[in-house]
Amino acid sequence: MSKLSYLVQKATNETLDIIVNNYPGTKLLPNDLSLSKSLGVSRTTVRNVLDQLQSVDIIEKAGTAKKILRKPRKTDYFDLRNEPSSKEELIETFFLDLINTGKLLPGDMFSELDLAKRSGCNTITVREFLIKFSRIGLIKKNPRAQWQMVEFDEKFARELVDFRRILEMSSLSKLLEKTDDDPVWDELQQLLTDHRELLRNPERFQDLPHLDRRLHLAIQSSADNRFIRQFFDIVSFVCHYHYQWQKGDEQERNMVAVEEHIDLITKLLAKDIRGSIMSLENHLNTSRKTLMRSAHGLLE
Amino acid sequence: MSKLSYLVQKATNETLDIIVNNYPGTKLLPNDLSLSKSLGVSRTTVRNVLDQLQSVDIIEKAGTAKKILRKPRKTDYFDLRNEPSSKEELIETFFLDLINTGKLLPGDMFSELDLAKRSGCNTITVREFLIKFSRIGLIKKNPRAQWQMVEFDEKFARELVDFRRILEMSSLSKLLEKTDDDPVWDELQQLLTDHRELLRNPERFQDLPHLDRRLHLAIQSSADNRFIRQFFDIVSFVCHYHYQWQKGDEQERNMVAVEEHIDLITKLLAKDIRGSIMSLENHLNTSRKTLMRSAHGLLE
DNA sequence: TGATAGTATATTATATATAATGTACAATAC
DNA sequence: GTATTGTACATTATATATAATATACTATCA
Repeated sequence: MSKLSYLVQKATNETLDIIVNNYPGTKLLPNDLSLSKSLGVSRTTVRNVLDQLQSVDIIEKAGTAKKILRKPRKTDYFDLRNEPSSKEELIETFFLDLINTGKLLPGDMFSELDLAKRSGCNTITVREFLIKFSRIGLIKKNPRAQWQMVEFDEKFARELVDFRRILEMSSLSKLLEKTDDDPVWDELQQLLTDHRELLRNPERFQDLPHLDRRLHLAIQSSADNRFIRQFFDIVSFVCHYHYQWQKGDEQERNMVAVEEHIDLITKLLAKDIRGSIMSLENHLNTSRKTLMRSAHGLLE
Repeated sequence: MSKLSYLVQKATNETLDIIVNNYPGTKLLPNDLSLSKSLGVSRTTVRNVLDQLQSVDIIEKAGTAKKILRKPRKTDYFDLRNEPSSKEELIETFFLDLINTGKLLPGDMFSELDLAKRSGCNTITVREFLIKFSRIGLIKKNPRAQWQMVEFDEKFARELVDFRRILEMSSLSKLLEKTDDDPVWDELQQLLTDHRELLRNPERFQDLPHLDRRLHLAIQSSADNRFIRQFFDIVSFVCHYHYQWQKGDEQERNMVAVEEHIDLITKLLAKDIRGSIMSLENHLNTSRKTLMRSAHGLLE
């Protein structure tokens, strides 16, 4: 039996769920079109799913109707936990792992062919992923030449943090105009709790990047602007890529960051405009220093 | 004879130039490596060029050296004016023409296959171009579905102009800190002259988009920030795409724009901070209105 | 021995083919 | 007549193959 595609397997699992949820309420499956809509795939795929279900005797096509013969068992489901949903996801996971574990450093060259061989994709898939990823600004390429991680120097760090400052300062004022019933205040309150929790359990400091992202996301999403949002994604990705070369004083720096976060959140909740601006300014300065140190760490 | 690639033809032309410039000063061509460096191509390509030149008896390989036999004539050059340098350029030109002439409107769907057929490329080239172009934010796609021009509504226009305002206001203050010997002041002076020229020759109003781009570029490049620069490209592209649906009152609106530009440049040159900010604010408001009208023009 | 040319290999650019999936239309059932 | 299914075709996703180009290695010459 030739293996079914990921999409058909996934849709099959979801159809089994539908059968389970309605069993034994009904003995008939909905028509193709409504299944297609609820599964979010085309009718062709739905029909492949139905063929599959018929082949394992869960349903039976009786003329026009599709009769449910038996209740699905756990073993009827496909195990998709370790299946990449597509070749694109495969190369994405592979490549992001390379850069997040420091195997690709600024200035390094790499080839599409090599990535394809090592990730199990073909060069087309790799190249298309790289083109998409280059939007982030971490990689670049010249025609007929290999790809390269962009050089990381003080100028890069300065421009990145400057840009972040411009966007976040602007979002900050939008945030402080939000009415009291806006969900952002609940999120900030929750963030405050989570940060204090972190202070009491220093062994959980690996959660800090996640909290940092949530805080900056809360600030920037106040602008409700797709362009700002787009750049938030880029900046936060690039920052976290570069933070990985921190020297040995993480513990101390993490402590400082948490305190800066708490200071900023407190002032935001108090709607202290001037205080918030100063606190954010201060926090971004620290961030710039960390990036700089990271840049130097690389050079040594 | 099989046709030579664009790259080899171009490199051949440049090599002919080198021969002309040194003829009859020398009777020998430089070695492969230095030719490779001055042409910016690999040695393989250089050697293809040399084979070509030998086949038309312009040079002769005498052992290790390459003797120049005769002075090149105009007819020795390849005519590359109508040749696309690559398939990628082909699809780029084709696609940008489609959207700049209003054949693809917001909300329209289009397929890779169709573009490939009509542009003379294959689907891979088309798709890779579209992935790259999607960075601009004008097109989007869902997996296994066609591409679509993003919808253009008031929200989009507002977010675009808001974003532009944030970046340009920030750049403005950087600009006003520049010392008197910075080249930006000469460029602004030149822009002032060009705008006044335009006022006297209203028939040349088609130059306005170009002047508009130069002005905003001058402002934004003051920030000397790659991220701002990146977004300048996006914003100016998107604006000009959307301006094409202006209704019949272009003449009047153009006049207003020129006057706003002149006002802004004058205040910049006078280093009038408060005045510059107000003038830019005013100009961006007009820009937003134009975009809005354009959005409505589409809906009618 | 170092610079250069010749040659082999690696890599990107491009084309073509096939499988998977989506969409449109005709056929059929109710 | 409308809704649904069956079927054909269109399109995207992916793989493979070839041409063009870049790079690495080896041989040769001064």
